[in-house]
Amino acid sequence: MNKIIKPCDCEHCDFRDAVFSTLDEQSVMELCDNKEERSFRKGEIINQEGERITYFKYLKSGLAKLYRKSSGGEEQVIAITRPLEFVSNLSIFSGEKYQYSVSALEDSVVCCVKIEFIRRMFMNNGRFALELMGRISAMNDKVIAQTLDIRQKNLAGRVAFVILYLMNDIYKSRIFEVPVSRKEIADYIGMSTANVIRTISEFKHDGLIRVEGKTIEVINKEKLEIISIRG
Amino acid sequence: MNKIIKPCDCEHCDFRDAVFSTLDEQSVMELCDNKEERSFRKGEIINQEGERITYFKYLKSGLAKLYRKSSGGEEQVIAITRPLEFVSNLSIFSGEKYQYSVSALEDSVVCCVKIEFIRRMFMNNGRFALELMGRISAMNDKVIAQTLDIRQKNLAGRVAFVILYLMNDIYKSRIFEVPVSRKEIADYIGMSTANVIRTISEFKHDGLIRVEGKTIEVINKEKLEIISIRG
DNA sequence: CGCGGCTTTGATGTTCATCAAGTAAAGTGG
DNA sequence: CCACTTTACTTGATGAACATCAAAGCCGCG
Repeated sequence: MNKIIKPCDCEHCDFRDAVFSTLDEQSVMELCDNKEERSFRKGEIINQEGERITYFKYLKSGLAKLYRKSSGGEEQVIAITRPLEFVSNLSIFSGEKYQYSVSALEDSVVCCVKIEFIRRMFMNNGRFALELMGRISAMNDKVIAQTLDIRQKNLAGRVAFVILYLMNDIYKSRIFEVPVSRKEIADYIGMSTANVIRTISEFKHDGLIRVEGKTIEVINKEKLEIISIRG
Repeated sequence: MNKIIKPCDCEHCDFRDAVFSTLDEQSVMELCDNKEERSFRKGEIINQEGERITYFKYLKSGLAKLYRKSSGGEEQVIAITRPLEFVSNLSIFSGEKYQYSVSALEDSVVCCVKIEFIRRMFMNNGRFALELMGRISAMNDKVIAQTLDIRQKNLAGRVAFVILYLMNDIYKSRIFEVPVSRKEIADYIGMSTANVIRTISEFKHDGLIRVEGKTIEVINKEKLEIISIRG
């Protein structure tokens, strides 16, 4: 749980391009002193809504979900993020506290960079600022577009959307293990758990997918796409 | 339509604090050469989804709505923005094209700053970058939170939410003229026009509000709040 | 004055959440 | 390793919430 991994190899880190491509040698050295790599096991919380923002975090490997508690107390899943995407960093410049909680859906490694360092780089390195701004904006755009898309689909459309999303964006494979419970899917697309299950069953009976526990295989991608769009 | 107003008085502009507080004298002078003030009449389009981003725009006076076309072709209203808020600038750093359309709900004045100038300032002035980043992030957060909030409310809750939103955030008055049609309200909170009207009628019959055409007066704020939250 | 758009209300049917009951799977303690 | 408990999943039945359709009233505008 939450183990700190050493030593620093930021300079040759495969992930350097993703976020820190604009930093020079010296800055990367500094980065080493300002970051910690932490590993989380499936189900562990990476950070919690309402906590003070101390680190800029991004996912190096694994899978994570972004969620919040709604006013009613239920969980609302906002996004599922893959490696190289930021984790609860949508709001690190807009406030003092994390807006969302993040937890690991699979065993994950997270790179945590002290927020002061990020701020300092942001202030002093215009290209870094522009790059980071662009990436965070893009993620915000995606979340907003997705939320609006989901809202105007019917049940079947939403479920089809999630299946296609997992297939295309997360696993890039027609067959995959669903990393979340049925209830979490329901919290993601805003419907009841029972109806998520029911709709999946219908897709199965109609021969659109094959289901074996947590494993889903997409058989008829085209039809799912039609259902998702028309939804 | 789209008249250009001169001369430049950015230095003493009341709105300078809102966005450009971190610019020095010299930069403000430059700003003058890189901005145009445009006025729009009610209903006119300020910018259009899909167009190339050329200006950073913010509302000096009036009222505007942010919206997009959903895959089905209907309009989805994303936000209603007051003066000093950015207009279709959520995505100016993430892509080449505007993600959303913006139109004037009332006669409005928009300050349009060349995007190259904003980028240049962003690159060269760390404090400006940090400030702008914070503001855009905050607006993104707000949109996301609002969309998620609305999603898990029932019809009455959504309508109550909109009325309270207009009262508290937009007009700061218990009595106001609704700046949008019933259909636009429906597009904003994701329900049918008929049911928006029906719900408003019910609130009227229950004595929560008084309605006279486009004018709404809130009588029982407390009860509306309960309906909105419980929704 | 008449036309077209926005609004309103009622009636109808569909979609979806909820409830209930049962089964499978996954921990937990002896 | 097995009985026990709990948690996740599944399916059907029911009713509530909501969209849709239709018809009529209202209002501004040429």
